[in-house]
Amino acid sequence: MPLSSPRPYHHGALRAALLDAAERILEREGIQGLTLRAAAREAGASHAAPKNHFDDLTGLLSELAAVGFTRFTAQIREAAAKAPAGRALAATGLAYVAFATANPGLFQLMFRSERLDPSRPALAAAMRESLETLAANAGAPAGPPGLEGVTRMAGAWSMVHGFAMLLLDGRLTPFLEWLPPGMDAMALLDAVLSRRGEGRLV
Amino acid sequence: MPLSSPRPYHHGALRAALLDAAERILEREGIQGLTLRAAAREAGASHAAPKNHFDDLTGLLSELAAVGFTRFTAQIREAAAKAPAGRALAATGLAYVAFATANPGLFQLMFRSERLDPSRPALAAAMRESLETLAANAGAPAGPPGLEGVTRMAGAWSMVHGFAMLLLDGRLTPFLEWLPPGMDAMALLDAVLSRRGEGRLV
DNA sequence: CTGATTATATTGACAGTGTCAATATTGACC
DNA sequence: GGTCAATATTGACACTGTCAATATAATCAG
Repeated sequence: MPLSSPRPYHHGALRAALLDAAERILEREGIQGLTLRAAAREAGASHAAPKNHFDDLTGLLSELAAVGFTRFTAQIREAAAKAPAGRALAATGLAYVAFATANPGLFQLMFRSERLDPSRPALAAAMRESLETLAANAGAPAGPPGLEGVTRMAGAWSMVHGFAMLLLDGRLTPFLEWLPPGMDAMALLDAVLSRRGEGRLV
Repeated sequence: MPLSSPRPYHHGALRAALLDAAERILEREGIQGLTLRAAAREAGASHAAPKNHFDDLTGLLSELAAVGFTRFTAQIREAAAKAPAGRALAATGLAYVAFATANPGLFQLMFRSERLDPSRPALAAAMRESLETLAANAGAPAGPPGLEGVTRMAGAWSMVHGFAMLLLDGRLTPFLEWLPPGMDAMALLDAVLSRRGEGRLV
C-alpha cells in the first residue's frame, strides 16, 4: 500500500462518477467538449476506463441522455401535478422549455439522434416514459389516439420543442429584443401557448 | 507537362468543388462524416487544401450553411408566391418542412449553432434574408412588430421548426404509425397547421 | 518576353480523439 | 487461501484539425 494512497486502483463507483463528469463537461463546454477521454480525465481515471462501463462514446452519451430523460420526466410530472385544473398542458409546455434552458447541453444531447443508440434499454425505457408522460398531459386516452388526438399531440409537442430549440440556438434573440421590457423568453412562450383561436395559427 | 496529365496543380474552382463535396458527404453520411479531410478527399485535393478557402472546419460548415439558407429562402419565397390568397403562411410552413426532409443534413447543419460562425458575412446575410422572408410571409409589417406580431411569428416558427426537428430526429415515428393509411408526415403537418380555434392549443 | 509577386495547393508534422489488445490489480466466492 | 471474474491501466493504431514550410502556377510590371 503506497504511503500517500494516491488513488485506489479500483474506483468503486466509476460508472456514476463518469456520468457526473460527463454532465459537468456537457454543461461547461457544450457537446463539443464531451469526449470519452475528457470524461475519464474529469473523473480521475485512465483514458480507456469508460469502455468497461459504456462500451464506446455512443454508449456514454446514450446513458447520459437516459439520465436526462428520467429527470425531464420527473420535472414534467411535478409541474403538471401542481398546475390548476385545465392548465396541465400549458404547465407541461412551460416545464418543457424550463428544463431545456436549465440544462441546455443535456437537452440538446437528448435530441441529437445520430449520437445516441436507442436500442440501449436504459435510453429506450426513459424515452418511452417521457413520451407517455407528455401524451398523458396532452389528454390522450390509453391506446392509439384518433386523428384529432394525434394532431393535437404532434402540434403541442412541435410547438414547445421548436421554441426550445430555437431559443437554445439563439435564433429567437431578435424576437426577444422586440418584447416589452420585463418580458423574457418564458413570458413569450406563455403568450404563445395562450393564444386563442380568433387568430388561428395559419 | 506530364503525359497523362493526372491533375493540374491548381484546381481552378476548388472552393465550389469543396462545397459540393461537403454537401454530398453531408447528405450521404450525415454531419458526423463531414470532416475537412473527407471533403478534400471527395474533391480530389490534399488534406490541407480547404484552409485556403475556408480557414478551418467552422468556416467550411458556415459557408455551406449559408448556401443552405440561400436555397431555403428561394424555396420559401417560391412556395408563398404560388399559394392562393390567405394561405401564404400555411404554404410557408409546408415548404419549411419540405425543405428539411429533402435536405436533412443541410437543414440540421443550418441550425447547429455551436458549429457555425455567424460573424461570417455570407452566413449572416443568408440568415438575415431567411428571417426577413419568414417574417414577411407571417404578415409582419416593416419595422419592429408589436407583442401580438412577435407572439404570432414566434409561435408559427416554433411550430414548423419543432415539427421538422422532431421528424428528422425520428421522434414523430409513433405518431405517424397511428395515422390513417395514406396519410404521411406532410399530411399530418397540414392537419396541425389547419387546426381551428375551437380546440385552442392549450 | 522576363522577372517578381501573389494566390493557390501540397507535404509533413503535432496534439488530440475513439477504439482495441494486452496487461495489471482487486474483489468475491468457494 | 486460491481461483475467477470484474475492473482498471498501458500502449498502440488510424483518424481528425491545424499549423508551418514548401512547391507550383497565375498575374502583372517593366
